[in-house]
Formats: sequence, structure tokens, C-alpha cells
Amino acid sequence: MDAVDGEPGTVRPGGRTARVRESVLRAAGDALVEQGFNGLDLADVARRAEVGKTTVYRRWSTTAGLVADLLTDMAEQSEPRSDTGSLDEDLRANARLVVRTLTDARQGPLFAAVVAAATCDRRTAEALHRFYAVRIEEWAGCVDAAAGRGELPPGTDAREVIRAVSAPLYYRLLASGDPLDETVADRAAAAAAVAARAGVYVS
Amino acid sequence: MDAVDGEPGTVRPGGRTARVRESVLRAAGDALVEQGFNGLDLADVARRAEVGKTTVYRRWSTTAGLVADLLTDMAEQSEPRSDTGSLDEDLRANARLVVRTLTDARQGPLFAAVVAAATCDRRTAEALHRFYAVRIEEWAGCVDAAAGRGELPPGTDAREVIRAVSAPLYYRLLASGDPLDETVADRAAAAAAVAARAGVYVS
DNA sequence: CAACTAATGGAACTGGAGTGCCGTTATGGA
DNA sequence: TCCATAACGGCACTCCAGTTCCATTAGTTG
Repeated sequence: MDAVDGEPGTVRPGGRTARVRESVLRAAGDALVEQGFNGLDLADVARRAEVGKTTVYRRWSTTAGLVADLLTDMAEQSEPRSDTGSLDEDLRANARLVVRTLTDARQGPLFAAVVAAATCDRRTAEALHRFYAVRIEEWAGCVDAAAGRGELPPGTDAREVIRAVSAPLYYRLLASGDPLDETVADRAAAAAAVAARAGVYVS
Repeated sequence: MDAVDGEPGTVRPGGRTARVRESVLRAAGDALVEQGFNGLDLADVARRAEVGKTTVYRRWSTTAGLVADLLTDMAEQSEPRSDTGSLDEDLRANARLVVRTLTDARQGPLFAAVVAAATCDRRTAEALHRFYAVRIEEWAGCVDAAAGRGELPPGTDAREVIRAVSAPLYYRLLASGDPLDETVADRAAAAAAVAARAGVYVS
């Protein structure tokens, strides 16, 4: 007499099940990097992960569902932000980190593919938004600290400042295609800092 | 004895061929809006356009190729920029136009889908980059005019200012998922103007 | 260290995307 | 107006992603 068990993999999450998930997520990342979201298919992921095709379909159903799970996994691996004691330096460190990530041979295509996946599926989009909410919240600490030191007008929306740093970098990666380098990173950080000091992000 | 004919549709581009292209591109847009790029398939587009499946495969080959052509078509329909005589107002007009477009029930999903398509295919990405290059160039005129009036430091990179206006809006649409409204538009425009005046975009 | 059963994986099946062939339509030039 | 042929469209075919079924493996509990 079974009660509800919801999704497969929830009752016995350890051992083999965990190994399968890890292997499948890694394979999914590889496939996304090589072929983009459109080229992602579950049968191929199963082959790469050396896992039964049935298993992948049963646990993730669709490519969008698989990417959503991959994003959940990515959100858990958050690096700590820098804290140099200067707003300009912290924002520059953030901008340079984002540029390094987006120009990385693996991470860059992966992020592009993940954004593409999110445009096709509501649950994947939510997972992506959670991912960014975590990162933004983490780095917003720099801005709050600067505000505490009196570097910024009171009432400054810290999260909005952090978004302003990343935005030009993602815009280039996804939309305009203009080059991404350290100069661009520093300019994005400088623009956000100037605007924040001028009170543009006071809510 | 035929010479080279390159792609089909290039030797007799008028009449039926043109009607087919128009019909297929409209159907492709509809499909992208309803199902996103991942749900796009050429057989379905052919049915919607009431055109032979073979024709669509012969002329566009892949979904990415079809989107690339759609982008070329979109790039040709460029609206003229505003020219109010004030940098702040012009940038605000631009930001509000972008927000109106990205929150439009048809255009919003269409832009998201088109960006997704560009992440999967090199030629589609090039078409997208050309599309934005045209728009950016058009609006850069506002910035050059402002520089001419002495509102901005000499050497200001006009295109970079325009990119700075759009970037936060696209970042919200594609990555963070934060709301898009007129307040956000005005803030994006204000931030770009402040940073530009401070000389951040002097190259 | 059993025993129960969650979870995996192989194998056979199916539906529809994508292809090739060829007759039909209608464009553009003379 | 008429001809050569570019371009379209129907049909039959292939191939593989996605599904179903059931036997096998191995977590988890007591």
C-alpha cells in the first residue's frame, strides 16, 4: 500500500540515485556547451551519462526540466563575494568575475544555453531567476556595506546596483554580441558606481 | 546549362517566392511567440503558412536558419529615433520604447525566442548582432547630437551609451526575471545619462 | 542481514520530423 | 505572348526521439 511518492528519486535519494543524477547533470552540461539548448536531447544525454534512456525520461521528462534541475544544482554552488572595503573595487571585482565566467570556454556557452532554455519553459525560467536572486543577494552586501560607510545616499537599492553591473555584460553576451573583456567590465562597474552615488538607485 | 544558382529563391525572388517567404516568416513569428524557439519545427511552420513542407525545408533547412532570415527581415523595419533636443528625454524615450517592446504580448516572447535561437547557431547570432547594430547606430545619433551641444565630454562613445540604456532591460527580460516597467526604463536612462556625463563612456 | 520495493535499464514499439523523388505551377526574359 | 526552368507541393520513405512494459538491481528499514 503505497502512499504518495511524488517524483521518482525522492524516496531513496542516496547511493545509485545520487550517482545517476550527478552523472546526468554533468552530461547535460557537456551537451549544452557543445550543442546549445536546441541540440539537447535526452537520449543523447543518457548515452553520454552511460545511464538508461528510460531513467532520464522518467526523472526529468523534458530537456527544459533537466536544465531546471541543472540550475538548481548550480545555484547551490555559490562563491563568496569579495569585500575590499571600497565600493568601486568590489563592483569591479564583481564585474571582472562575471566577464571571466561568461568568456570561459565552458561557462560562457553554458550560461547562454541555460538562458535559452529559460525562454522556453516557465519552471526553467523560475529556476534561472532563483539562481540570479541568490547571486545578486550575495553581492548586494557590498553595496549595503558602502551605504553603511556613507559612500552612497541612504535608501539606495543595493540589488539594483548589482544588477546594473551585470546587465551590460549579459547584454553583450546574449544580444549585441559586442566583445567582452576587462575594459568593458571596469566600465560597467564604474557606471554603476557613478549612478549609485548620484542617487539613481534610491527607491 | 545552369551556372551557379546559390540558394533557391535568389533567381526568381518575386511573385510566388516573395509571397511564400512573407507567409512563412509570419507563421514562424507566430510559432515562436506561442511555443518559444525550442517548440519551433519546420513542419508546423509549413502547416501554419499553408505552404508545402518541402519548400520550407529546401529554403531554410533548419529552425535556426529560419530565425536568421526572420531577423534579417526585422532589421529592415527600423523605426526612426526621437529627437527632443535633450539627452535625458531622448534616452528616456529610447528606454520606454524598449520596455514597451519587450513587454508587448507578441514582441516580448518573440525577442526572447530570437535570442534563444541565436545562442544555438552562429549565423543566427550574426543576424541578431546586425539587428542590434542597426538599432544602436540609429539611436547613437541622439548622443552625438548631445555631445555636439556640449552636454557630454568629448570622445564619448555614443553607441556604448545606447547599449547602457538597453542592457538593464534585456537583463531583466532574459536573466533575472525582475519586473519591467516605466520606472525601470526611466532609471536605466537616468543611469546611462549620469555615467555618460561623468565621462565613463569616453573611449 | 533479510525483505520490501524504489529505482534502474533493456527491448520492442510508435509517431512524427526530416528527406528524396518527381510531377506541377508560374516567374522573368526574349 | 510564349518558352525555359526556377520554385513549389504532394507522396512515400527513413530514422530516431520519446514511450511502454517488465525483468533486474540495489537502497532503506527493522
